[in-house]
Amino acid sequence: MEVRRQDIHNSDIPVVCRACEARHGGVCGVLTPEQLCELNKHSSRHRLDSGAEVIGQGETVVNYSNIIRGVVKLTKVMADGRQQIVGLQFAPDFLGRPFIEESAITAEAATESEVCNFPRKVLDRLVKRTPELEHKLHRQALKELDEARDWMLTLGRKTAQEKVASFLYLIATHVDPENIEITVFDLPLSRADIADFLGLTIETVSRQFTKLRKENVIRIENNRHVSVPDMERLMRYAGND
Amino acid sequence: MEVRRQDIHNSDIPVVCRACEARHGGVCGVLTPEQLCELNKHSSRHRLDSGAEVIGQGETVVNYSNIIRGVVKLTKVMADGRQQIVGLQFAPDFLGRPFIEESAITAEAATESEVCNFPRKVLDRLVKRTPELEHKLHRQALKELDEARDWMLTLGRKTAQEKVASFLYLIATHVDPENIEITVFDLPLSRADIADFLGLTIETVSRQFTKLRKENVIRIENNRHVSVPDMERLMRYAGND
DNA sequence: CTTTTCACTTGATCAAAATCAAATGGCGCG
DNA sequence: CGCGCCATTTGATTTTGATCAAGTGAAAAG
Repeated sequence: MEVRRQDIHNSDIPVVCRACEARHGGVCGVLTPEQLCELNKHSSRHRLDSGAEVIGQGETVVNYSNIIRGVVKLTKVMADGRQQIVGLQFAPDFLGRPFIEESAITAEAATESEVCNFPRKVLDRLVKRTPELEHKLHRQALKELDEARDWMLTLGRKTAQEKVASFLYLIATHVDPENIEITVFDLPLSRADIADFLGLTIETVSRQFTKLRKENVIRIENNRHVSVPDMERLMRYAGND
Repeated sequence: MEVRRQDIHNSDIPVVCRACEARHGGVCGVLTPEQLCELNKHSSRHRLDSGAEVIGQGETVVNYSNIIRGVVKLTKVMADGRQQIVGLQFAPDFLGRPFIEESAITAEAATESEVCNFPRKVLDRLVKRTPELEHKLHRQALKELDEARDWMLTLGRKTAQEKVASFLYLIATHVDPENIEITVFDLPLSRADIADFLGLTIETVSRQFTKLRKENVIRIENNRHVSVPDMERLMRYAGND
């Protein structure tokens, strides 16, 4: 389902932005051509290897980003090394926590990714004079809050099997920005990352994958490639009746 | 530490608002006297018994609220009845999820409380023409998101003991709107609610309370009244080094 | 004053997931 | 091709917290 481009004066828009896959769904979509030009002057696209850190827990935030392609994981670590993924962001999500100096989380690429960085200060300035932009960011924050709360139910009350099924369902409904639900996909996370997302160990995650495979809820090839013959059935396994 | 009232034309402000404990910290604080009057025309204060429901999961949102006094819990339930508290809100928090029709969560008073209700439509209209108001709501959403993510780490990676200690620390730092940290307080939640907040059973919560008491981390009277002789020590038990 | 009720505690046992320990199976590389 | 490296799986055992089952104690009701 292709989204139609609606720009009246496409020529006013920076070249890189014109071709940007993330522009219409992301925060840039609410900017005027002039604002887009201003932001673009200070922005730069970067390719990130899987595992590359965007920002670390406790670091000073100097940049925000838009995710152009790929999946970024947001993690929190305890002093003794225990780790929890507290969010997964997909293109064309905005990446950043407005209005604070120090990042409370680590953000790193879960898959090979591409992001567009721009200085915190430039966007903060833009937000102040563009209510539409703040509205967009507000909506994204609320979406992330809804997702975080959904996940709290999963972390607090679901069994290991339900957690793994919930994760698979989440991925099926989020990996492809074009489609809301797909039945064949590649997992953007390793078993270790999945464990950190679900509050489990990698062994438990692996055993639940095996169990779901043996019960024909999913099919797996090469550890990463998954297909779901019956999405309703997966949802039931996830505890979402 | 009393906050100084800064109104220039106090007489322009509705009488109920003038005396309102929540006004300066809450969303109303960013409104002009005229806007406050408009909102006040449609708003009404209500006392809520402990357990009273503000809105139910799946219901249509017709009102937003400000919490004047008390603690409100936000819960999610699964089809089979398993339940998870996904947020606790304290005075003078705003209560509501802007921009959606149907509530994804249940909100109910955890303690005897007082709220100020106003129609969703009136505030939504006000938000559209008041960037300051949207900014305030945006900040609150981000605060709640930070809290939700902190809690995800607790739910996913902490032991029962650390969870209970984390809960006690959270309460010590949130029950009193005037003070950021107090050492003697009443628990606003029953053991059952604490269990639903921590993703544990009431038996496990009870056992951990007993253990913390025996190790002199806390003192308990009448099940609800808690004192913390050494807050640093409690923090260490909570795993926040 | 006694009884009932309800929230909480305590105890015994069980089960789910963690931990410890190997085995397997690609995949890149000399 | 064979080797070593990782990620993943599988197996055996242990641990943590859940479940099942009584107790306790304080406050409300009779």
